[in-house]
Amino acid sequence: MGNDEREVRLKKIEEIRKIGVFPYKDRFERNRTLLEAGGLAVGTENVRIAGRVMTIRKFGKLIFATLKDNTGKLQIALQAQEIEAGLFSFFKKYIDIGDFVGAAGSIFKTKLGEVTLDVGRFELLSKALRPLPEKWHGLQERELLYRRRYLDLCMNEGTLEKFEKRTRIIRAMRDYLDRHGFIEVETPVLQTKPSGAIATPFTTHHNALDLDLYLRIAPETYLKRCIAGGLDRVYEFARCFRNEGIDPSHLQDFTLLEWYAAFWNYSDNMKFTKELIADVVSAVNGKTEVTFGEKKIDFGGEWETWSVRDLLLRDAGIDIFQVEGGDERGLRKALDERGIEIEDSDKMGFGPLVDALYKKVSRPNLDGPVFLIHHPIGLSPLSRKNDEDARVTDRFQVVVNGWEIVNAYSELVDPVDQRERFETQAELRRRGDAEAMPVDEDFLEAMEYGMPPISGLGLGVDRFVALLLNEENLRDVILFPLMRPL
RNA sequence: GGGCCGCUAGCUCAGUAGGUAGAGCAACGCCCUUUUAAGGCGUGGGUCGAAGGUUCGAUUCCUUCGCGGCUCACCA
Repeated sequence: MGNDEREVRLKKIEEIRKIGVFPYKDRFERNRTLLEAGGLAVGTENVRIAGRVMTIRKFGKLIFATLKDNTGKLQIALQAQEIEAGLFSFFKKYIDIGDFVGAAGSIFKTKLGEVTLDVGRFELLSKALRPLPEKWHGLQERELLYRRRYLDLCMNEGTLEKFEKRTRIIRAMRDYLDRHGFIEVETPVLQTKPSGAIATPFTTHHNALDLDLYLRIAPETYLKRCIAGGLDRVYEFARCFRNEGIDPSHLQDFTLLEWYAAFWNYSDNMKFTKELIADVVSAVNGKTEVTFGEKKIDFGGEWETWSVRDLLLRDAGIDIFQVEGGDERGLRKALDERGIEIEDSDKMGFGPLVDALYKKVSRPNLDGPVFLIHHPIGLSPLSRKNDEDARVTDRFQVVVNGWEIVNAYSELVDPVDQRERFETQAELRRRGDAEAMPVDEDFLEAMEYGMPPISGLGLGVDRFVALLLNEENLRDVILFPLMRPL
């Protein structure tokens, strides 16, 4: 008979229309959410609720069903003798799991004590064509969770709460910044020069202007222009795009929160960052400690601070500023002597080699939160040189669980120095490094008009959220991760 | 991109030392006024991810491909 559920339901819709009922209503007047209705006293009348039918249990002249809305679930009961004529058999014949219905009636308690709506009238609000996933296990397959997130959200306990929590985290960050005199701005996603980070951009084309454009890899240079214009404290939740590999801790599009404050240096920003994070964590979690897998990570109290140099001295036994010749050749020799292998190390300059070494020997072991400061200058084309030691920049990162959550520095505002750094990058780019930055004349010009001292920061929102949600894969904190089409 | 693993009914999963497949839920029919994983009786539903190969015979073995996950490398 019914060999295809979809066909069966399409036929039901036809029949429903034939008897003069429209299967897709435009509205329903509720006076209670399901959560509210579940808290009402027995005997309360004129309760009007709506929701999705999740389960149905039929007995000849009695039907129980469970409705669900975004506040919770409520059982409804239809009794053949008490409900309006015709409605009982309509429900029995035409209502399926997955349909949306509105119902009106009074509250009673079943023999087993469950608060239930005794339905006097109901309306089909929207008919579903496909069956919902199985009621005990919900949807399990990872691929289906991502491709059909709506089913994950409505079937799997905790998914909805997870995404609501993501929103609360972001709101808590926004609140904190607003309370501290920052204003939120929006800067271009389509840019003519990819800038503000070292990464491979996506390219696209504007037809009307016949112009090749890049999707931004960071909002940085535009936010600094804002500061140049006198917006002393700005931030943006910036969706950024990087045309690189996808893995559990990297997405091709991700949300980067950046903020910039005039007259701050990186040290002011470290203090502010630590306070913001501790505040957000306790606002959302009720305490500063987060459980991540087996680890307990506490964002309260003091955070350890390591310079890149000291950290590598500890973890690799190499003083990066005492290697022979003070350049990449000397560093490579030191690595060889200690048997530390780094792929393609012969193609790297000093800065990238230091970075590769750090990622190999140190970062995976940093559960954090840890401040990592004073990165070598070649790694940070937009950050300010340290006044005491020109080999390093006034930069810091926050590392948690081996993930770089935050990257920040005292911004470079010296246009002459900036031009030199751009030219170094441009040279790398000419030699085929797709990640190196091109010279950004427009940004340089803005800098030449004058910028105050600035400290700016980027925070990986998806990673931060993942930490607070105890999820290891960033795709699990994104509603609709990119999937290859089938 | 490399390595490993997975893909069987709408969903969750069994299974076949190679003889063209099963269960539960969902669906369809019947019985049933207190269930909440309702129950009972009955029925239908699958190109076993795709294509080639080996074989008398492939869902099972081999190869290639697709989609996904984990992992290594690279990037936040």
